[in-house]
Amino acid sequence: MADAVADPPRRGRPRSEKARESILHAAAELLLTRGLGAVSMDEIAEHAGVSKATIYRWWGTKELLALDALYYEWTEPTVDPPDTGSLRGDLLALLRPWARVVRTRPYATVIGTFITKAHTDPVFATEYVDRLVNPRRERARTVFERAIGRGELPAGVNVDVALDLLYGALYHRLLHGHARITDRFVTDVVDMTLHGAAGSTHR
Amino acid sequence: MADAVADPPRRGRPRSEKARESILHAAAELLLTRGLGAVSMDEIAEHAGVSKATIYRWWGTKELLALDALYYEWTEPTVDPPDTGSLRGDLLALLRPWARVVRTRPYATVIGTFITKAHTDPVFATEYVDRLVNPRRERARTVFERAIGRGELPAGVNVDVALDLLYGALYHRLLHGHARITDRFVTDVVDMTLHGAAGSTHR
Amino acid sequence: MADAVADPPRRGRPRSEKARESILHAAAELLLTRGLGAVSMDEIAEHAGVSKATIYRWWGTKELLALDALYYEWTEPTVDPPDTGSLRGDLLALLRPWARVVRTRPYATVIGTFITKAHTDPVFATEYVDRLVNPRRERARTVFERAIGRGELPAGVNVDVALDLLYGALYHRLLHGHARITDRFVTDVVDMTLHGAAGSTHR
Amino acid sequence: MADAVADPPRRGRPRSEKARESILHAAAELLLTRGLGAVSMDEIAEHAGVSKATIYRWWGTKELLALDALYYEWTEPTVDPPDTGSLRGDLLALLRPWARVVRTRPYATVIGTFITKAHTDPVFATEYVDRLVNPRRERARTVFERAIGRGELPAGVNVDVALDLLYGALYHRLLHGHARITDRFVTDVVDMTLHGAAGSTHR
DNA sequence: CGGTAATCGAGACGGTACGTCATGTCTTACA
DNA sequence: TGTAAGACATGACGTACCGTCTCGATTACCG
Repeated sequence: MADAVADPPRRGRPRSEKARESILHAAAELLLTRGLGAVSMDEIAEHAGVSKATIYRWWGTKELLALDALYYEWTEPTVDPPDTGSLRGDLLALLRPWARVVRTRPYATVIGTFITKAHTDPVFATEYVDRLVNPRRERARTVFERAIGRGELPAGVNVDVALDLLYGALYHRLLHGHARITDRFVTDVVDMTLHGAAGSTHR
Repeated sequence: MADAVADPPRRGRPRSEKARESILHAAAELLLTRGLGAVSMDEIAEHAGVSKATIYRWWGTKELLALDALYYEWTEPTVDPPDTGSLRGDLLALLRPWARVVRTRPYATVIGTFITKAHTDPVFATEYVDRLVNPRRERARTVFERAIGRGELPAGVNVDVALDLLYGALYHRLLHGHARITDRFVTDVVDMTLHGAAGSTHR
Repeated sequence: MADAVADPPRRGRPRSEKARESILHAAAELLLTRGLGAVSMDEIAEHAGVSKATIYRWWGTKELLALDALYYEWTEPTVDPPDTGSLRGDLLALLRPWARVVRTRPYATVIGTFITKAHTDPVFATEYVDRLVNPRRERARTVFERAIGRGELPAGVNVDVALDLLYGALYHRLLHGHARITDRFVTDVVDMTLHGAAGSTHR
Repeated sequence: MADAVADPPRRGRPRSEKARESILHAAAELLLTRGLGAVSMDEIAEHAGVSKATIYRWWGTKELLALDALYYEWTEPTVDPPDTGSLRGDLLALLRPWARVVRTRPYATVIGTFITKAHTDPVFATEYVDRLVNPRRERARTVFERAIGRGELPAGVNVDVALDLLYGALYHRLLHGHARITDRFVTDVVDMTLHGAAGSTHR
């Protein structure tokens, strides 16, 4: 990786780390309060105490800035998918913290904008998937593969569909907001995904 | 129904049905081609051969017009959820046409905008859920209740979670676009939702 | 005059005299309060308790309506130019009532619009001159010709220039509003026009 | 003068002088061709090769822009009121160039709009009087005071009324357009103002 | 007395300009 | 070279007004 190599000393004034942080912080704050569409770049610049040109020097569009801002804001406490000994335990350990973070702030508004943007701008789509979508999905995939290794699941199980069921159900409530994403709901989703509707009765 | 009562004769020039239809048609056409954000009201007005003021007289915002346009465009051929004799058959009969329609045109772009708007405007949220979300969800719920009546599922089954699994998975692929919504995928989602990951092996 | 001939009995519903009067009254009232540009036809129609179509049936444009409205509002008490025995007396008898009327209400705002409109619309220009400008100018001309007959002025006097001096000075203050049109000012204008600046000292 | 002091270096991108000039030029050109009411801001912007927002940044309303445009367009060659030795000569030297300029282009249309606007907007009224009306009036006043100093006129002469007679007559023909403002007319107006109708016979 | 014809109130409509706002670029001077 | 300040082009926004139109209801006369 280029980053690992010792950087050649840059010419001219170095980038202001203070500016970078205050931009990301101001952007995240405003975005999660009023949504991407209701916040202007001038406003973000003013809140960050920064010139608009400085923002555009480092982020090409408003959406890319928003993506970066959300990436640094939306950090879950867990680092590695913990090995609890069972697939069910691993999934709950993975998804419950996600649900808790998602409950604290209105992420859905911004994510809707991301989805829209991703469907009309391939560059943004790549960036969005690489930073916000795939990492979480891959950690869940690891958990499934570990379970297969344990013999909890047959090798032929369709992991992709299982992942879409799990994250699909969670995102569905997040985006459409027709019901809250309680810890109980996370448990129900995991159980029904693992054992099916027929095998998991209510209450 | 109040509508069945003879309408009192309207005063003034009646609303132009021709204008209404050409507006909705032009809006749907442009929306599904380029997405809500890339289409201007001036453009819709011009394509519809109509004044912009006429549009704003009947639809308060661009989003409400888009919702109405999509509502009339996105009509599935099926009228009643067909009774195929089994829950699995009923669900496939319901979801496969949905998947086919969704594949024909880029609905995802517009739905992303709807979700964003719904999270910042309660009036729009109600309208969106009432017209595009709930009707389909309720038809699927009917199918589940029929299965309980048949004894295919125990009475205590958590239908809400099952619905979120089914539609969640489909919407997930629709919105994030990480994989295509093939008929095979619909089958897999139905099977895994009914019998669980453990009970449904790949291939 | 065609109007003097006995009208052939009209077919259909006759024109509503009540509507005509309330339109002119409402128009005059609003015009003199806020000026032509700040009053809309919808507003006039509403104030008059009348449909907008009814207005446009009888007056082609907003300006023509305004002209008519002002014509009926701006009626001076005097009918014929009185013969006071001297040119000075006749002119004062003519111009002082004009000045008094003009002081009561803000005619200038509307007249400015008339002038602008007249310079871009020949039809309106004719109408404006025939109804609001020429009648007053011709009455003053009569007074001058009477004075020539009396021998007060030589026959070769340039009446047109004299009229422009008199009405020009009055309209100048009316339109530019840099000073009030007092009775004293009217007297000064008449005296200086008759005897010149050199022959009329201040105070 | 404050302007003579060295300006503190301005922050940010400096105002484009080129844009300012092309705006004023385009506005003057269009205004004098078709009148204020028939020219749109979009059109001015397009002709000037400039954004509409740039215009609104520097001029609050269309009328203020028009006033500025006319101010720079309507510049008379004479700088100081020339001293010809007699009041009559001075006035002719002052008014004949004015008449010539006024004949070349249709100023009347725009001035009518200014008058209307001035009667409903005090801020504009001040601006209008300060820039287009008073300067010319004050130069004529200087001429009159010089004549009093020479002993051509008695000290008690009412200069204000004389100015209203002179400019009133000229503006009257300009605005109402009932006759042309020939050089001969200017002479007649000056002579009748100085010596009165009785003292100046036609031809 | 019933038909014919013009008027009226109500209000929808096409067209056009308005003045505002936001994005992203550019141009200065300063650090 | 990076940054603050802020002017700029572009283009959509939603509003307002003008003058036209299309209805049903009204009010005269004419046969």
